[in-house]
Amino acid sequence: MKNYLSILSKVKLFNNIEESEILSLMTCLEARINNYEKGEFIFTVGDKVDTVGIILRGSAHIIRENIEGDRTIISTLGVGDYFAEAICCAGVEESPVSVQVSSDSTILLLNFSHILHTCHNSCMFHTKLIENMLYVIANKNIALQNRMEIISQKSLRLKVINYLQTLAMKQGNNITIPFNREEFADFLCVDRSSLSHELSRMKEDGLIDYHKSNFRLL
Amino acid sequence: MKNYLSILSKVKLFNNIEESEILSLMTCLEARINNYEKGEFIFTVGDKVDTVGIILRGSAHIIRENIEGDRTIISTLGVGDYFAEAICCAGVEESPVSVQVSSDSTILLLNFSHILHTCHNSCMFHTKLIENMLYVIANKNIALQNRMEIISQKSLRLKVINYLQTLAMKQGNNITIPFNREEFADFLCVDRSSLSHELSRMKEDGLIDYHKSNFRLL
DNA sequence: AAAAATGCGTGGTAATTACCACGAAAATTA
DNA sequence: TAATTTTCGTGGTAATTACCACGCATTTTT
Repeated sequence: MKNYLSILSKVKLFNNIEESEILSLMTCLEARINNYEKGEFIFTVGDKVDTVGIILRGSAHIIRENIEGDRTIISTLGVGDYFAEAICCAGVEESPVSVQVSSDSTILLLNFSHILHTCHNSCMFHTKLIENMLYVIANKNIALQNRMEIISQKSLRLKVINYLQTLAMKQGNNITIPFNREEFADFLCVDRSSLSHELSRMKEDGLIDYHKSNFRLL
Repeated sequence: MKNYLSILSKVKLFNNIEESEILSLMTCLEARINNYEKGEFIFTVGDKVDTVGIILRGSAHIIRENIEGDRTIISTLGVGDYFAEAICCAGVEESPVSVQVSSDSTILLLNFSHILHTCHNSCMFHTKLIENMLYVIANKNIALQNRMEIISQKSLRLKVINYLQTLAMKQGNNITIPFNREEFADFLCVDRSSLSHELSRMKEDGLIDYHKSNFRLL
């Protein structure tokens, strides 16, 4: 466990919690460290999930599957990322997603439902941890709502403008998007070449200017 | 305050908290009750928000506005609904939305950031309240992700199928959607008549059968 | 019961987008 | 530095969707 402290201390979930305190928290959280080989599933759709997972080594995909069994990757996780925190805190009975490691990985599993629903010796760390969790999930919430707002626009052009405008509020007129084209298209839920088409049309129409990932609203 | 206890006791945020306890909580939360006339804003984009609002009487809209000042209604709230809880818990400095009452309203405002960041006499209620908040936001999170998954499908047909399939998992083969056509279209972020068109095409193609809000996957 | 409002399907058309294929430029690797 | 891979724009076409207009059926109001 100690080997991974440097990772854990950077995780927002443990914000304002000393490294020594993190170690003692691990007991309350019934921490387990599991190794998985590339392709293994940590849990699958329908499982009851009551642990939060943190990636200590390797990487993983969050995956959805429909009735016919088609799988789509919802997101990709790396070292320091965590998963299942919302599932866990929402107390959902059946996970709507699976998590599969995409390379040999080491995963820290923390029994969060325990700390929420039973263990009430409430040391200072517990309180802090729950508050951190609230902070993390609330922020995810805001991010999800912002993205939803953008995706729900009815045309590609509006999606792009909407997104650039929200960035412009923070970055000013010279905007750098944190995506390459393909990632940008994925974020907007559109086809990459459709996005490229639309971007050049928007440039032609004098709405925007751009070069690679740098944009300017005109 | 007492007049509204019957409303508050049904609010998920106060789950497992006795009515008498709710009253004493109000002190910690620096509860204020404000009246607004139809059309008034409770707060606007850019405001620093550190209170959670609960509607005791009337109704409100959550509104976004872009740089040009165009406004769109994101959601509609009624008695017992609350707002700004994620903004508050996420500690965002500038609210991305405005809240405007759509009829004469009475709003309960609770200083949640205070209970999170300063007030640490941590009575049992505090802990319970924070846990409830975590539960509420986590569930909202899951709902947002589920909806995102559906909206991000690249064709209307896939959106419909995806949505019906998730409902089918819970309701079995005879599905009742909680929307009329217009609401359904809004939920999927598509045009109402486009949805109607696609639905009849899907019926024609033998994919689904439906009548009003009752659907069946074939 | 009549009148008004709402909900919903449908036709038709223009606009938008997905999809495929390709090549040039840039970045990465050997 | 050459070879390979990745990134991205573009043309073209088919499919999808938005948009407008209208009418019928149902519900609500008066």
